[in-house]
Amino acid sequence: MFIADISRQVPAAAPRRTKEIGKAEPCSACAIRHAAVHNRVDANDLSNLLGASTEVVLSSRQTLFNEGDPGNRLYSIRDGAIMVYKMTPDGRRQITGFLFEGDILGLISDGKYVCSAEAITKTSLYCYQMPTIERLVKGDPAIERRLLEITRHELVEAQEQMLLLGRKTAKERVASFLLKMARHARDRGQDDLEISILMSRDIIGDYLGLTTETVSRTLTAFKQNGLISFIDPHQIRLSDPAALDDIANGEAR
Amino acid sequence: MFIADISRQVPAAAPRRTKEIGKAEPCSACAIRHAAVHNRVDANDLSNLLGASTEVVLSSRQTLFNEGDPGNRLYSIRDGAIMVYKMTPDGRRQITGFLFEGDILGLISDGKYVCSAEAITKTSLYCYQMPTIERLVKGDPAIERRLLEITRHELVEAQEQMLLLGRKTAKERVASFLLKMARHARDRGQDDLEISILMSRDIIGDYLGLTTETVSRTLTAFKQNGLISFIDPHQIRLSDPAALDDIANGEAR
DNA sequence: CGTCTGTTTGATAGCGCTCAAAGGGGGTGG
DNA sequence: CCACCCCCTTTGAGCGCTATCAAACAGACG
Repeated sequence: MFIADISRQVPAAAPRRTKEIGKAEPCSACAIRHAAVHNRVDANDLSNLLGASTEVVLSSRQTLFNEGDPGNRLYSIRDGAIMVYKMTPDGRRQITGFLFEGDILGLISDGKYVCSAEAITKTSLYCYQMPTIERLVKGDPAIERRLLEITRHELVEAQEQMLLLGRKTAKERVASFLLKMARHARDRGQDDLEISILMSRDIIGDYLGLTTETVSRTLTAFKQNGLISFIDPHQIRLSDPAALDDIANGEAR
Repeated sequence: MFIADISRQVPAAAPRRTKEIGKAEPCSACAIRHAAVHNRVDANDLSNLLGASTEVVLSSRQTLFNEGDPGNRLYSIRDGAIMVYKMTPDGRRQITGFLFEGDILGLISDGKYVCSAEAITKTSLYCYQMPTIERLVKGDPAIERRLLEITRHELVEAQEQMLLLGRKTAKERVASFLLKMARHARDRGQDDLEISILMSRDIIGDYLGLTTETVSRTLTAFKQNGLISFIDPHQIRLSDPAALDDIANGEAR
């Protein structure tokens, strides 16, 4: 969920044009995400600014790149959903963000991808080689400005997530997540009271710093309190968004 | 710890030239931090790029601005240390970053500061008005590039902190913190085995998502295991940095 | 010398994790 | 078309880490 280090010239890694990338595709980068609101209408949209690119298609659960892989590509999502994450050596995972249509990924530091990226659903992406990006940036200052906007937005979200991970209870985290998903749906012109959750419980858990079981139990508790109801495990109706908002901000009790 | 939204024109708030700002100075912004390594030698340092400014001095524990305050200023630290944080309505605090000499602060979103900022020690800062920044940016693309670099670096750090807050144990968090402080000292050409910790235990706790007591207990445990020793509560000698590193990354057990 | 703030230490409790197993839905093969 | 399997979700039981509550300790300052 971040921006490539365009000011660093990275030795070009073997350029590949695979349409389907293998499971542990050894190339890494993190993610730059567009402000979702902007994706739809912004004429400054990066995919417009950047122009031509090759295309990559990932099936669900396929890895785009891993943390630490040499990174020299930037991707923007044409369709689908990606998660970016970091792991401890013993396998604990922290998902640092979800990326959707129009979002950009490829956060690089010291020539390496900062996070791993994996498809949540079947996803197609535009792929940009770093030298190309640099050339384009030199020719059009609007691109750099846009990258700064995106990166700043990412950072704002990260600050909020740090508050959640460091200080919120399980109930507060799950309520915050539901509301974030609702906002995301609304920003895309979809229903924000009956939302579809693409990710599994354990992905939600790894995003919120909780376990699968705690996520599930918390959702059940919300259901029993009449705050939400399930159409199915991945279709949730927010019956009382105001109450959820109070919980999310620790104003319930 | 972030960058001002320079692409948004914010209505200029009453400009003040106080040399000493009052406790709850109603103006807000977050923080842009320089990569510490760069601060010393980088000719592209923002304080050089930005040129003239007014100066502000804060005594220890004074607030520079609060989250949500209308923000139209950027600060760079001339000397001292600042912490930036977010709070829940009921008073739980999450510190999202520490800023030192050469670092920049003033992360603004929607015209408001994203975090609160408070001095840890007596601190003097350079203050830049937003319209000035925008004018300068238009005249020199290097500034925008530098801002992007700084913001990207902030985001990389935030990702790492999310892993810590979401998935690491208390021991791992404290060990990570000690090593980060050691790196910070080394980057500034200071001793990295006998480090001075400016912040109190409860500030460390609020940075690591722990309580004062847990921080204290964990440090005591490290001392008893021969990993560290105290000159005094704020001067710590790292006797076994390699072991600390293993602990920080969950490779101990 | 007393007060105040910050640190350490102690005792206890609770939230969320771990381990375990039982549902439930969709896909595949017989 | 049904049966089986697999994966995901839910539910249950018990424990451990860290928070909470409380008090002693230590250094700084007036």
